[in-house]
Amino acid sequence: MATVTETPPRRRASIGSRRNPETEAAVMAAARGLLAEQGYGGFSIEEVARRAGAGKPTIYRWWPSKSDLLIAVYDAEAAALRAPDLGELVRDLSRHTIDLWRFWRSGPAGAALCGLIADAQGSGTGLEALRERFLAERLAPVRAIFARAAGRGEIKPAEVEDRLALWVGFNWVRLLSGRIEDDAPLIRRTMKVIAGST
Amino acid sequence: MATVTETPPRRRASIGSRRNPETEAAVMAAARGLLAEQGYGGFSIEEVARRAGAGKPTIYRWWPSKSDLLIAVYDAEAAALRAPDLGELVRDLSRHTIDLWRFWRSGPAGAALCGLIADAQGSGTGLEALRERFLAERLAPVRAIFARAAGRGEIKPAEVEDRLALWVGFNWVRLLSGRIEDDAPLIRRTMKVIAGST
Amino acid sequence: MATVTETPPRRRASIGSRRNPETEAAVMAAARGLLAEQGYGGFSIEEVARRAGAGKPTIYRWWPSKSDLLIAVYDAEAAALRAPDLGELVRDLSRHTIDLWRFWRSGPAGAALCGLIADAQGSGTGLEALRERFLAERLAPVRAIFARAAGRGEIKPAEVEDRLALWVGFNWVRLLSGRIEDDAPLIRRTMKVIAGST
Amino acid sequence: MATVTETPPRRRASIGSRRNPETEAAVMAAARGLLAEQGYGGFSIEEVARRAGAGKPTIYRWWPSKSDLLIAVYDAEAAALRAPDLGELVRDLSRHTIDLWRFWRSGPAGAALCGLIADAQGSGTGLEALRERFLAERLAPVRAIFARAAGRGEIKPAEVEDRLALWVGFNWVRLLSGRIEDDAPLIRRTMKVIAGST
DNA sequence: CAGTAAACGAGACGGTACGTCGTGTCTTCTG
DNA sequence: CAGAAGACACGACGTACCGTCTCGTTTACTG
Repeated sequence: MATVTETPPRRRASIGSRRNPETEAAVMAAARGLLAEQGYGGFSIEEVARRAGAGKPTIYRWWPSKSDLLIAVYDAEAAALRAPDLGELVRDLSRHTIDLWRFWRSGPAGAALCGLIADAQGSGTGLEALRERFLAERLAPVRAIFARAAGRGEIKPAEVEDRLALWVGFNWVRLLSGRIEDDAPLIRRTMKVIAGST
Repeated sequence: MATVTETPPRRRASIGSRRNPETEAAVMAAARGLLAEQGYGGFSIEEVARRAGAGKPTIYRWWPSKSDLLIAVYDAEAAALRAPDLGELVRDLSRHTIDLWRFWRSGPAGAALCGLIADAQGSGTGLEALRERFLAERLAPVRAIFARAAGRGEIKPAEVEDRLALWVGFNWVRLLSGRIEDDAPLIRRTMKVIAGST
Repeated sequence: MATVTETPPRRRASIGSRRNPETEAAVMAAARGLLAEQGYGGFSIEEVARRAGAGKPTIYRWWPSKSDLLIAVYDAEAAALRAPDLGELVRDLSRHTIDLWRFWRSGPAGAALCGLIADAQGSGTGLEALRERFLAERLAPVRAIFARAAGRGEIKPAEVEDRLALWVGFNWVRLLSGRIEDDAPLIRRTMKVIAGST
Repeated sequence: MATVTETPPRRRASIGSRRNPETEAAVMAAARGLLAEQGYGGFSIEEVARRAGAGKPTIYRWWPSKSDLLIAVYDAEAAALRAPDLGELVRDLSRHTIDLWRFWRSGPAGAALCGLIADAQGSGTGLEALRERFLAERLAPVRAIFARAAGRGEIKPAEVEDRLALWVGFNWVRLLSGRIEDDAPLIRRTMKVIAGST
């Protein structure tokens, strides 16, 4: 019988007492691909490890919980999403929301956030991750949109957080119930309410 | 909170070719208790069956998926929650939101909804359950609040659904990120934005 | 929605305080068919009841254990198998064994006996059924073959049971290990040893 | 019978990327004990896992089917059974058969073989295991007895397999119908027939 | 330049839960 | 009162992941 010389994934050995960037990249790519292809339903550390050709302990070493890995995937993707500055609150929000939904639809990020939220409902550490490492950090660009609007006098400074929460909630409901198809008129109408424009 | 009347040792046989209400009650009580005590994290069909002294197949017969059982728990509890009619949108929304958060905090319903949403992120049937059997039905009382306000001229009829979605989103974010402690001022401020009152 | 009027199996009601022969026939036919088609592996009271359009309790009433039903199937079939009387032990045994293997291969009886034996290994009542209701009764025709041979002086009367046991064992091993394809030479050679012919 | 050294509370972790002999021993001991105490009727992978303090997947990893585990138990025990060489076929067979029945009675091996045969009647893989991994291998010592007899001229070489089959059948019938109590005269008489001695 | 330290893949481990199947008992309703 | 129907508690099935652990190997950094 002929022996198949099969070394496609090529073994990544250790490179000494420090994190191997190749491994990190392979894991991230596997996680990204899995989320993009199968959504959160097919996402498991086990499968990520298989795809990445990595050991589970290696994954747990660098991303101690599933939430950590999901956040990492989201963050890596989010670089592609820039908040606009069009000089007017409703236009900024509408533009950004449309972009955000497209961003969620077109890659692993939407599924990653779904998973992050789902995970938070059953683990404590997941909840902590969602609040402290996702909500607290990733809202900065949108908060800035509201802050600029406050600077222009469109809204009161004290209202920034309240209106921001409304914006987040609107997006979450659509994401979590699977309705983030493009719908500019809906988004625009809703942003007007959030912005408090007549 | 009511005390569960426990009768674990007694075996509930079949009562013929129809659903045994005692079994149904035992399963519901077990599910309720489990959610109230441990939240969605400790919720499993296996444990519900154990607590109820029921067979797993019995549970799967009547509640084919976890989502079905969660919805059943939520619905049973929701009878205790009545939407107010105070004659003014912001007051209605504020009152109802405060009541809703208390309702979520004080029993299994909050955990049930968390679970329902989490479940929807990984199964398809869960998503369908969330959309078709929860969202489509349980929002009727709040929709009625908005509809009455539209009748009074407080908002335009065409805006009902948009503002309703904002209200849902606000509540979901708070629930899913574990922040539904009582906060009347926050709620009141937010309801004003949703209602579009100056 | 149109209602499908589906009554193919036709409902057999009770015919009063006695066994309904239609039901018995339906159950027997279902058991027979199941064994013939799928072997013992696919045989379950549940499936028999489904096929027969009968209630499980009805089956348990008349055939209190799986073994009882298997024996009933075997007995019903065995009427088709007649022990020969060719005037010579080896010829009688060879002929009968060939017939028996064909009988086992061609209908549900082989699978039924397999099931009967398998069942006996895990239940006590099954073992009792095998010994007292199968072994004790169904060997009479073959015992008669040996007895006639003893009458003719081919073997000693005291050897009848010993040689009978050997014959049973030989057939069981072949049946239970799935090797009852036709093999007249093998059978004839073996029967000679059992008969003690030089 | 040896006493099982119980260490249930202690957790056996993995010892790296290879089979843990402690776990293997614990599973084997549990299977052995279960068969010896309750026979095949009480034998289930679930219960073995419980007794061994092992996870079910661990058992399935190393013994993919129930048959595999039963064979492993039988093989481990069978080391204690040596085929005699007394220089004469009937004496060899009688001695070995008496030993074999005692061996079956006094430990888990009898129940293991019962289970192996029962299992084969309903699964295909079980049948394959019985034929290829049990029958084909474990008969070697007895086949050697016959072969030696053929070497001495007691029987013809061509008869070895036929007579071996008779011996196997005799033992199976007694085992499967629960009649392996000591009965030296019966065994001796039967061995004479198998050996073809006058 | 040897020795140490840490990361790596691999994969086994004890678990928990999954959803399905079959068992034998029970009860009600129908004819 | 037999029979169909089917619910019921039980428990086993075989699978999927979980998160932890230990291995043996492979570097790179240290003294």
